[in-house]
Amino acid sequence: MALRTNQNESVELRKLDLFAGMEEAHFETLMRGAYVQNFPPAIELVTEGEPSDFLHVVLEGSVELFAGWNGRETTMATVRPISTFILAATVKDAPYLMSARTLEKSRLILLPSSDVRAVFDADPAFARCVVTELAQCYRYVVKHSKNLKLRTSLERLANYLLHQMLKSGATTTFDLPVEKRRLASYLSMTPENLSRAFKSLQQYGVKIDGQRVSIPDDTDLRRLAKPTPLIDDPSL
Amino acid sequence: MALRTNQNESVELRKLDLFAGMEEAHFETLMRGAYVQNFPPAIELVTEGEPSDFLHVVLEGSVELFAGWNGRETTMATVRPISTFILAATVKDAPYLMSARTLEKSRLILLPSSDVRAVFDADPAFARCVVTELAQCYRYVVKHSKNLKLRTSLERLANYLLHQMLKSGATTTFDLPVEKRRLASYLSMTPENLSRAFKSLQQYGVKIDGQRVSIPDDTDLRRLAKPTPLIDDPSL
DNA sequence: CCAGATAATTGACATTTATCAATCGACACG
DNA sequence: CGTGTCGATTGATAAATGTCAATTATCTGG
Repeated sequence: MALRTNQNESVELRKLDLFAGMEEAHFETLMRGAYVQNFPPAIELVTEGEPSDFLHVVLEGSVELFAGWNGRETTMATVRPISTFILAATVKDAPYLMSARTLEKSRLILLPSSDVRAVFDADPAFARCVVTELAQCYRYVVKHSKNLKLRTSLERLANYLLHQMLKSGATTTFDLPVEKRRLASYLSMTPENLSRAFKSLQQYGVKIDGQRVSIPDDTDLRRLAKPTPLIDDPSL
Repeated sequence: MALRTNQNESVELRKLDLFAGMEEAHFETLMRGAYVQNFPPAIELVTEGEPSDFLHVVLEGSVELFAGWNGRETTMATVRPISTFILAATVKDAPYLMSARTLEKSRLILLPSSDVRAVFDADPAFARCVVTELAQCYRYVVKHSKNLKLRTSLERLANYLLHQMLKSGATTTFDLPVEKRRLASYLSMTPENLSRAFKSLQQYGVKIDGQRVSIPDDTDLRRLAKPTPLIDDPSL
């Protein structure tokens, strides 16, 4: 059921980097046209090739960005709260290059693309934020590309695990945040190959049990993965 | 030898989409800090990891964007006149994620990144252009990524050839614009593999002689390549 | 025009990755 | 509490891609 944004949700949104610093009046303009919606899992929110009518913001849950060609499909990214997706299509008023589906029960806000473009032109602070967010997205994809082109699948998995370990507070044990088949697709490998890659990583000190990964000592894994900020640091 | 921009070069630059519509005073601010420079081939202009002091604009020649890791190297893109590169790093004031080198004798203009950011904040029209350019770059990398993840190397080569054919005016014969080893790297394959891929494409009506490619009838090649605007159309 | 350097090609082989089929296991639903 | 569905795993095999070495072709500078 689609609903206009309420007070709470507006406050939530205001915290987003993207909306920081902009004039209240402009923010309200955006909110007036915005819709909040709850979605069940596995709903296709956006289909590649379609016109980009809305900028989407994930408030709760998680959304998978994916793309297909010739019967094949690949995961490009997972979007978690609170972030936007398909900002580039909105800015350029061009068709989506990726599709999006909910991975779980999720709560989104949809901002009409035309409003976003109008406010962009009217509010320099918002313009600054949009450009920063876009630059961030660009650099994310460049890093993903470097990861794919410069590393073997085993190296990609090793770096992914180190990255997840860091994200979950540098503990020795953590859960994979996505299904293995989606992780495989994201890392550009088959589920079978991922399964074998996990086995290979055992000799580097990685223990895996279902979704649970534990890395008591990451020395050997780091030696294999050779992480570098220029690929693996999301803050760069 | 570095030189300030002269009148002719300013006029040249003004034509760039990026600088269209901005106030003359702001444009002149940018030009005042700008340097024009000629470079011989194979000069490394920018090294990944370094701070992004300048926005680069290619006026003549061509520049290769590449990245390395653990002794490996891969070509990410080739930049031809007239376009900018590393805009994202400039905007974010973050380190370069890619290195750049001249492929041939080239003429560039360097704009101090701090000037670009300052003018961005002062000139809404420029801000609009920067954001559009960035969105374009983002979508370019997304398409490159989809290309890599969804297609085999043979399919990538087939689509590359169709694309080049279109760019050179849809004639049946054209020259490869880059060395084969760079093309191989761009398409994420080894030179040996590329060489064999060209041979495989003979049965799809592709003739190759050195740099010269001729495709008298692209019916079979198109059937193999299955080009789609969502990966292969640079205007989207 | 020649000599050296660099790029491209080729063949043999190794490695990586994908595919197919079967099985196992977890989980949701009636 | 089965039972069916779906994801994960495993083994066997095939296909794609990479590596190494040798050769040929092409380019470049004197």
